[in-house]
Amino acid sequence: MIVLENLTEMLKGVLEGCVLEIISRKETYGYEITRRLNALGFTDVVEGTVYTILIRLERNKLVEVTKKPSDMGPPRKFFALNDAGREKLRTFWEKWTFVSSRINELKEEKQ
Amino acid sequence: MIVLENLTEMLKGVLEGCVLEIISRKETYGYEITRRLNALGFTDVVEGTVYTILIRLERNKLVEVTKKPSDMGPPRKFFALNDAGREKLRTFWEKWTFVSSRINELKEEKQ
DNA sequence: ACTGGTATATAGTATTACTAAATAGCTGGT
DNA sequence: ACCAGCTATTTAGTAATACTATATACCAGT
Repeated sequence: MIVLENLTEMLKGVLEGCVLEIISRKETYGYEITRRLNALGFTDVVEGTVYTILIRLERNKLVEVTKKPSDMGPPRKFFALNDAGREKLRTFWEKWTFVSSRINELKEEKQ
Repeated sequence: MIVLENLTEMLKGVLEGCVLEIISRKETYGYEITRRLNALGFTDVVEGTVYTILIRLERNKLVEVTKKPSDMGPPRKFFALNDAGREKLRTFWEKWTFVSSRINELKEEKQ
């Protein structure tokens, strides 16, 4: 697998959407979300980045938070989307579809 | 055509690549690049945004600049990619292909 | 006691696109 | 002569977002 570095700028504006999508699948927590993103291919994404996104989601009232004990370490903060979060996710994919199709159009265009 | 607003954050990290691609097709200038992006669907992109990108490209020595008179108004600053610019464009598309495929993978994944 | 994996939090930084305004050349209409 | 409108560039300041780096803490195995 090709490993690309310094994806930072390209991830701006899409990482939050990816986190929303991951949360929408099942209630989950920061550390697990980070591992999921790493497994997806975004190997450089670290916990700190995900936690700031989660705090933002909470501040913007897009998620419900539940603290649960863990056998493996300290308590986990589980996140689940609420209605506003699901709506935000929907518009995220709408924007993504639009933007990515335009960019691919530019890329594929006859020279 | 659906018009989406507030694409700002999603354009971060890709707008520069789009500008590089547009310049790679033919020598061109800021105002024309802006119109090209608007026509592509990025209707909210304004000159100011493109000029800051062009200045950055110049500072990073990715382009060659030529000033030419115009019948339609003030002189135009034409931009052309140099070798470093073409290499930057190549890695941009490599990153784009990687990131967009991962995101689509996340999107399409069986629920 | 120590290491390593699990788990969260946060202060500070860099990058990037946008806002908003100024400047200037050219054309056509009044 | 004046003005509006399109063409064309420049730049100071702002907002948003991901990253760096570090601190804290729980638990298991050695």
